[in-house]
Amino acid sequence: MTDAKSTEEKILEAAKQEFLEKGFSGARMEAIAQRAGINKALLHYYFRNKERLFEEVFAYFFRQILPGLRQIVESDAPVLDKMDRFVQHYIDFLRRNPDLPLFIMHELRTGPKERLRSLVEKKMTEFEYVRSFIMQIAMAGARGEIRAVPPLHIVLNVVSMCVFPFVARPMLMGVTGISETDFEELLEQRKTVVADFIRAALKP
Amino acid sequence: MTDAKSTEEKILEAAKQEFLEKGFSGARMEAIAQRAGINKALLHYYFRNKERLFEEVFAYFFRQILPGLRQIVESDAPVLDKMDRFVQHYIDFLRRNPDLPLFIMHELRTGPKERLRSLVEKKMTEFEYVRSFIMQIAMAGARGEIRAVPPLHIVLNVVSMCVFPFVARPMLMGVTGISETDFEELLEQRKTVVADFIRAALKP
DNA sequence: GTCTATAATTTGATAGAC
DNA sequence: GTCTATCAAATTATAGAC
Repeated sequence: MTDAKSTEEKILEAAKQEFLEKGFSGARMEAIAQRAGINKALLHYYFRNKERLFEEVFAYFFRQILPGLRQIVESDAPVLDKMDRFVQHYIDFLRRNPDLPLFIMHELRTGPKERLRSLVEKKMTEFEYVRSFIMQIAMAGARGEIRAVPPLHIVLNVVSMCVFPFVARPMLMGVTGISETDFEELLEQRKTVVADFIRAALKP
Repeated sequence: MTDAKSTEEKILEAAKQEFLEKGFSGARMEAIAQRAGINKALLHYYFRNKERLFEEVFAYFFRQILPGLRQIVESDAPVLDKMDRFVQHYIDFLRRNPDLPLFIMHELRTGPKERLRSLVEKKMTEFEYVRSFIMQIAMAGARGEIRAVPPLHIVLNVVSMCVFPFVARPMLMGVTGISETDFEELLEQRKTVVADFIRAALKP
C-alpha cells in the first residue's frame, strides 16, 4: 500500500511527538506544524484549536496505557504465570513507548479533572480487566495458591516496578551515571528480575 | 517569633505552589504574584525572570527528593531493617509532599538537560547514600543474609513501590473509584504491606 | 485543502513614579 | 521596596486569496 499519509495523519503524528515531549502547555502549535511539514493555519483547519487537537492525542495515548491486558487476564493460566507474562509484555511495550506514562500522569494531574472522567467512562474495558485481575488474585490468595497479600497492593506493586524506571529515567541515569545502552540492558534484565521478585514475594 | 514572612519568602512560597501545580510552562507569573499578594513587577525585582525563580524553586524541591536517607543508611541495623525504615519514612514523607515526585520527573524530562547535571554535582551527598545502600545490599547478598538479587534492582523496586502510587494517583482513583479518604487509608496500609513484600521477596 | 498575512490574546518583562 | 502603566515578544487563532 505505502500510500502517502494524509495530512490529517501527518498532523496527528506530529502532534503526538510534540505533546509527548513538551506536554500540553509546553507544546507549540507552530512546532507541530513544522513537524508535520505544513503551516499553522492548516492545523486549525483540521482541528479547531490546540485544546481539541490535544484531546485527540491524549485520548489516543490513554487508550494505549494498558495494552494486551485482556489476553493475559482472560487466559486460564495460574495467576503467577499471568503476572510473569504481564511484566515481560508491559516492559517491552514501555521500551517502545518510554514517555507514555509520564505524559499521561502529568496531564492527568495538571489538566482539567473532566478529562479523566470522560475517558474512564468510555474506555472502562481495560479497567474492567484490572478489576478482574484483582479478583483472580484475591481468589488465588483465598485458596492458598499465593501468600495472602491485599490484591490491590499486589497489582500496584507489579505495575509500579514495571513503570517506575521509565518515569524516573532521567534521575536514574543522573544518579547512577549509567549510559544509554546500560539502561537498555537494565530494562532487559528487569523483565526477569521483577517477575522473580514477585514470585518470591508471593510464595505461600 | 511569628514574625510576618518577608516578601521574598512569600514569593517563594507562592512560586512553589504554582510551579508544583502547573509545571514550569504551565505556571504564570501573574498567578504567582496573586498568590503572594503582590504584583508582577515585584517578582522581577526579587528574581530577575521566570527562569531564575523556577531554578530556585526546583533546586529546593530537588534537595528534598530523598530526605533522611543518611540516618538510615549510616545506622548499623540489618539491611532488611533499613528497608523497612526507609519505606515507612518515605511513604510518610510523600504523603506530606504528594506532588513532589511527578513534578521533579516531569521537569527533568522536559527541561534543559543542564538542569540535572548542575544539581547532581552539588547535591551528590544524597546520591552517595544511595550508592552506599546499594553496596550494603550487595554485601548482605554475598553473605547470604538476603536472597541474591541484583542490588540496583532491589533499590529500584523499593523506591518504585513507594513512589508510584503518588505519581499514578489520579489514574488510580479513576480506575478504582476509591475516595480521598480510602486512598489515604491505602497509603497507610502500604507502609507495612510494601515492607512485608520486600522481606518476603528477599528471603534467602 | 493549503497557503500568506494578520489579527487577537496572552504573558513575560521593564520604565518610572512614589 | 512597591506600585501602576506599558512594552515587547510569543503564541493562538482567523481572514481571505488561490
